[in-house]
Amino acid sequence: MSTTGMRRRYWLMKSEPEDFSIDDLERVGTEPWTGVRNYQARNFMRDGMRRGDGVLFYHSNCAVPGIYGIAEVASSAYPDPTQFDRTSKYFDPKATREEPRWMLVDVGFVRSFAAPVTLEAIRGRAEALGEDFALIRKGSRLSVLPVNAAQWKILLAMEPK
DNA sequence: GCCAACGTTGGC
DNA sequence: GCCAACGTTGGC
Repeated sequence: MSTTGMRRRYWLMKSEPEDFSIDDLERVGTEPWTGVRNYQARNFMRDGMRRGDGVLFYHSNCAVPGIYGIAEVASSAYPDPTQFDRTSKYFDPKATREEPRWMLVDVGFVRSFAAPVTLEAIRGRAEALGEDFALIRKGSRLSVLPVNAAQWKILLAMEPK
């Protein structure tokens, strides 16, 4: 075991700003990332994320899609409570408390950008970001995806000053 | 609002 | 296990 601790990992998490924006996160401070119903995205949260990991907060399905700020993983993974809630749109009749299907982490606000790193700008750096950057991979719709250290550095350097 | 791309469901 | 039908995502 390293005495310097485990290296942080980095992620990108999408949210529709009409549903939950970076400003909403700033207001509440920490938010359980409910509603992920894709197995690959779930697996990243359940198996990959650790408290303190960096998160790029991405706004999707809006006028200017892009990265609007930074957040961090604020808990380890635990069952998404909405899967058990009959009144929730995320209710899953096949999930049980003994065998939950959907896991989430809490996400904490770090800071918002003065202006977004737009999807358009990100596409412009596609070559530097590389083939394994799932955000701009053709057909990829993952709402939670890994970002490597080099990509994290590139994307943060793109923040408009 | 359109629609391409993708994931899931369920009949067979 | 195949695959058609359906639902969802998300850019435009």
